[in-house]
Amino acid sequence: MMSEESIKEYLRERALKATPIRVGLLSLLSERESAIPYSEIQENLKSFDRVTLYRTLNALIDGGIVHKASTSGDETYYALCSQNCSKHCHKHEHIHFKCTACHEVSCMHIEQAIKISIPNFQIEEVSVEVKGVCDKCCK
Amino acid sequence: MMSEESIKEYLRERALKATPIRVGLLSLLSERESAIPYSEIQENLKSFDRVTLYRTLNALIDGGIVHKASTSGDETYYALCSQNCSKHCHKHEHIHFKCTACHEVSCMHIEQAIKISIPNFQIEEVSVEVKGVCDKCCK
DNA sequence: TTTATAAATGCAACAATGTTGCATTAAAAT
DNA sequence: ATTTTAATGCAACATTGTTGCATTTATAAA
Ligand SMILES: [Mn+2]
Ligand SMILES: [Mn+2]
Ligand SMILES: [Zn+2]
Ligand SMILES: [Zn+2]
Repeated sequence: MMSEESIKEYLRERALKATPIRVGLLSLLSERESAIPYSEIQENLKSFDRVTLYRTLNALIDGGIVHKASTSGDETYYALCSQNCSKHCHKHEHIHFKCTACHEVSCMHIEQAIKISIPNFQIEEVSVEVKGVCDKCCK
Repeated sequence: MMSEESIKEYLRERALKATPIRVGLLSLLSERESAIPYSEIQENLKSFDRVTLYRTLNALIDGGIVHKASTSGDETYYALCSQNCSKHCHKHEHIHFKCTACHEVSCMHIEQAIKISIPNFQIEEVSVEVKGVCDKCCK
């Protein structure tokens, strides 16, 4: 949950103009615990042109502010990046959990670091997507 | 690399009719080390209707014979399943490596088992996608 | 506060991806 | 050879994503 002013500041710090759709998108993403599917973002920002929304998503992903949180299903989910991401360098030390019951997608920091090494390969990025049932849905 | 006859057998064992497009798809996937992007599959099987190809991919995924190997980029990659997959139960003990140089996507078994546990969550499936530079491209 | 300018927006048009219904065809069981 | 059930091809449609271009707007400079 971020104020409109802090969102604008956040954008300008990253050399991105603080336009209404960008503020609207970040506001939407910040007021939610879990990642948001494209269709829902679209619905929430339907006063803006569809093309502009795509360009906004791409601009904020390029800017290191937003990331895709799940792409394996039929819908793409988006979430806010943490502080340590920057332009063209997303550094996520978390996994994405998708609940098969409530369909929520969450970014989660986990204890055991995921260290993968393959002989003679150079590892740049590891992304882990976990499916299962979340704590709320497990009762 | 599988013979046409063994592919047909393989399909029938899983209660799937051995139709030309299915044999063609499995033949294509089996003659390649790495996973194949949709566009290339489409190109190779362009004598068949596009709709039929989608239905074929879905039928073989449902049947536990084929799986998506990468969905995070702009293209979906497909690969053959190993033996231990079955109808509605894909059990992959491997990761997907995408080379940022040659763009090949490969299924790879790795030493360290990826064991993830989250308190109060029920884990059903873990998929790991790794990006980097493959051994060939590292020289 | 006004002006300048570079970037973002909206719109139209397009391309690619994916789905559904239905009549026809073909695989495999009898 | 006949039957039956499933798969195919085709048309039509829906969703997702992209590009070019004229217009507008956020911000920096005057
Ligand atoms: Mn995340
Ligand atoms: Mn695989
Ligand atoms: Zn849940
Ligand atoms: Zn490579």
